[in-house]
Amino acid sequence: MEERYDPKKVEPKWQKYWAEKNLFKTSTDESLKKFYCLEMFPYPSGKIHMGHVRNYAIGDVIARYKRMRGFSVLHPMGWDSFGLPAENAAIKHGVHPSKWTYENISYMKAQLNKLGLSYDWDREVTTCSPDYYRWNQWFFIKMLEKGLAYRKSSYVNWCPSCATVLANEQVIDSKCWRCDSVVVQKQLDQWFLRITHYAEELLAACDELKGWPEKVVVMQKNWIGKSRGAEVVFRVDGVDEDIRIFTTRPDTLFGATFICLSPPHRLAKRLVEDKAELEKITAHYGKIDEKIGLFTGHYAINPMNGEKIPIYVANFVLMEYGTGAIMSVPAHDQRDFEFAGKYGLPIRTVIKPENSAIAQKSGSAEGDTPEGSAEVQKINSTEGNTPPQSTSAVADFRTSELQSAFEDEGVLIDSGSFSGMKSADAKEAIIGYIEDKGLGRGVVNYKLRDWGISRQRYWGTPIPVVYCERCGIVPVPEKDLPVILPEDVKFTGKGGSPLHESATFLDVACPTCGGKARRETDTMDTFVDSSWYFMRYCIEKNDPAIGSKLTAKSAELEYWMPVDQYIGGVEHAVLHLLYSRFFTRVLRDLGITSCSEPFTNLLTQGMVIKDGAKMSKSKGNVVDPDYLIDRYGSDTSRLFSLFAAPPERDLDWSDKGVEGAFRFLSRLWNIVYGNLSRLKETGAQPLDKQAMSGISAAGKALVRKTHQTIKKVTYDIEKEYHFNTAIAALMELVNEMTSFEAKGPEDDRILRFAVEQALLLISPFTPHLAEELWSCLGNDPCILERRWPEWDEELAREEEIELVIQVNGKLRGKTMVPLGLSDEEIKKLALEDPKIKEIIGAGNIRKVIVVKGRLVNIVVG
RNA sequence: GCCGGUGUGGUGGAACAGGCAGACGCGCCGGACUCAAAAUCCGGUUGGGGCAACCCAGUGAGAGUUCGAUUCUCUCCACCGGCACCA
Repeated sequence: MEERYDPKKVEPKWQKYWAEKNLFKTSTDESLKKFYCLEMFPYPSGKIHMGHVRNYAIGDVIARYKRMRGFSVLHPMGWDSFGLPAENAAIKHGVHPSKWTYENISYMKAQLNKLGLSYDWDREVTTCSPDYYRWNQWFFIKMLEKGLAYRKSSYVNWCPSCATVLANEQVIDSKCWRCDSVVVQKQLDQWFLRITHYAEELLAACDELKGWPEKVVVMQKNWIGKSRGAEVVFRVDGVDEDIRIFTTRPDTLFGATFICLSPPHRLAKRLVEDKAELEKITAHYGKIDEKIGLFTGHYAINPMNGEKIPIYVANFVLMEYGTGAIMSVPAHDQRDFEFAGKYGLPIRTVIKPENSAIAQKSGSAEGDTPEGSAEVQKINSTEGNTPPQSTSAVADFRTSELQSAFEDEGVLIDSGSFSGMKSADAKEAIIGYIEDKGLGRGVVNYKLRDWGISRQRYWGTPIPVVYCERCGIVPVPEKDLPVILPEDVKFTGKGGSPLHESATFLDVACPTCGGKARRETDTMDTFVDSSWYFMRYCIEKNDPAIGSKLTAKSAELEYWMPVDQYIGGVEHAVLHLLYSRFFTRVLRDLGITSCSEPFTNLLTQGMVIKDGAKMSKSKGNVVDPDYLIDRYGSDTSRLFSLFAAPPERDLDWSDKGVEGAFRFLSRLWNIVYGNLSRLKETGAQPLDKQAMSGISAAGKALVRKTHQTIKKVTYDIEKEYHFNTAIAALMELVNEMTSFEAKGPEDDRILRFAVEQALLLISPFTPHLAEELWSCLGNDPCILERRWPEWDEELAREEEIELVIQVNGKLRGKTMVPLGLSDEEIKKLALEDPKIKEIIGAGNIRKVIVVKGRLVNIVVG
């Protein structure tokens, strides 16, 4: 046993061997069932971090496991390589973003290979390569043709520090997701993708995402934010204008006592005389400080009752949601209530609680015991649905001394012919009424807004349009794609895109009239790149027929899509994952794929935590994967990151835990090398049931444990990918092998069987070690091409079980019993147990419950 | 505020689908080996009580359903995450 476990010898050897054998090449055997396993591709920031190691270790186990189960597996990797850090590096260090990016890619690729990840590099995707981004441009032009891409001037989120526009999804707490600067609103001409066209479909299909974490589905639903309501037209008194408002509470229309316009609303400018005052309000637009308003001096007519109500401009009304104008019902909306209080506007109650008495009581019942309020409920329900009307209760709801708005639904009062209706019915009835009279209509609104993709940045996909002095916006013809990002630019960091400096890029002849034109200098949001990269992987990197395969249906895309298992961080719950669902539908409607939903199963892995915080450079609590691999090897690094926690949970880093993982692998290594000559001599013979007769009890036990482990590891991987418990089971088996003393050739055979099964089972987790030990036993290498082991239910079964005896649910005894006793026999055994007899004593046995193979519970009264 | 998640030893985490709570790992304690240490190996390790066989308590708190609850139901508490002027 001279040979010690030294990953530095083992790991490079096998990495080289696999590469030479081209072992990770994607199978083209389309008769096999396919499995597309994908991990979110990294941004090439320089070096991989522990989060990557964890993410890719999870994916690699799945990919290797599925392959051993006989699937044809697609397991690719690539680089999300456009983005701001490259440009910042250019400004700071004077390196061209391209050089910086490709150097990082090459370093990180070597790191991934050192981890022994089973990627097919013939499908590598690099988004900053013209071969890739030309398709961004092609899709964009198709979307332009279909009206799914458009240009409009709008208020946008502007990060002053990054000097660029941000998507709503990139604004977190009014701050830039990248640099934390406070985002301001700025009016700009921008390109948008019409994701709202798919709002309803994206929402409805959320319910089909059975393989996604509930949490992510809920986040997507909330983000899309569907609400039903009505659009109602209010005439402006004395001015030939209409104000369209959106409300989800048409049942409160009679309670509207004023109107609020968003500051950018067209009519705000038209109706307000004092422009300086309007400016003040506009300055506070989009800020969450105080709510301020400005009376326009004009009135609107409530179409329901003809009443004249004042029109205000208010900073809190969003232009982007609904119509940019709201009706205010202070009695039934807390925000309106506060606004009305501040500006002395009337409050009119038009909804009362369905059961005023309850409201009164529960209002005063604060601090009551749960029993107390249950009683109130009970009394009310026995009273039926016509409780005595408390006149004072109604009066309370009408006074102007309300403490807060009553926001619940209820029964309409003071609402003309609709009085007495319940809110739900009244909504329908009022919508019907306004539709009949042409005063408005029922509508559905979404929080989801179109995706602004223009970025005033260099390192991204050029948006393929030109601006012609005569023809206006002209898309670049397909034959002229790709529009190549020029390299001859300067990085000053002085704001504005460096593309403005590139004359060769900027000046162009109009494709339509040949006249003078200027190229679009904005580039695309990098989230465009990642919205379809999973489809690009389906076709080999250098496939010459790529053009026909990405513009129409291809066998490759039809075979591989959708992704069967997607793995990545939860931080993309609404950004990348929603955009990808949108893009997949666009490509479907362009006839490129028949797939609507890109990711069948999604696993969102937890963060890597150390000392109570997420590992990050700024916190100074990072563990460098290079160091870890150098010290313990990749197998140990992979094993620990899979063992310390189930994949979806946060992983608490522990240096000691890593050592534990290394110790475990060393023990397995020592079992093989410590018994190598005998294990080799005995050879790999099948160990079936016939061979089992006449072997030692210890041998039988080890065979049993081996079969049990195969079963457990298989179950744990199949069900929820609980690798931590799978590894624990393997540790148990190794512990049992360690204490197993082989006393003859029969036992050697058994040990060899156990070892080989363990190596097959552990190979997806620690492929180098498995491969090394597998081949040193004299087996052919490439364990990945072996079949996953199967267990024999009969050999896995225990011969005896430990019967637990309970009395009144409390554990009172245990006894070994043979398998397969009848309930009656078990009952008898338990009742005859002297200790149990004593405990029961003179008690009266009321009932005996037998749970097969587990326990018996004696109920004594 | 709304939505979602989590809560188990000293610690990371186990416990099929209501049936022995604490698998496996880490740490700690004891032992072997060693002049000694490290490494390795063996044993122990929820708390309290008892010489002991055993007994009592115990999965954030409180109730409920059940022969039996970490698991199901309700209320509450704490922490984490997401959204947040969306009319």
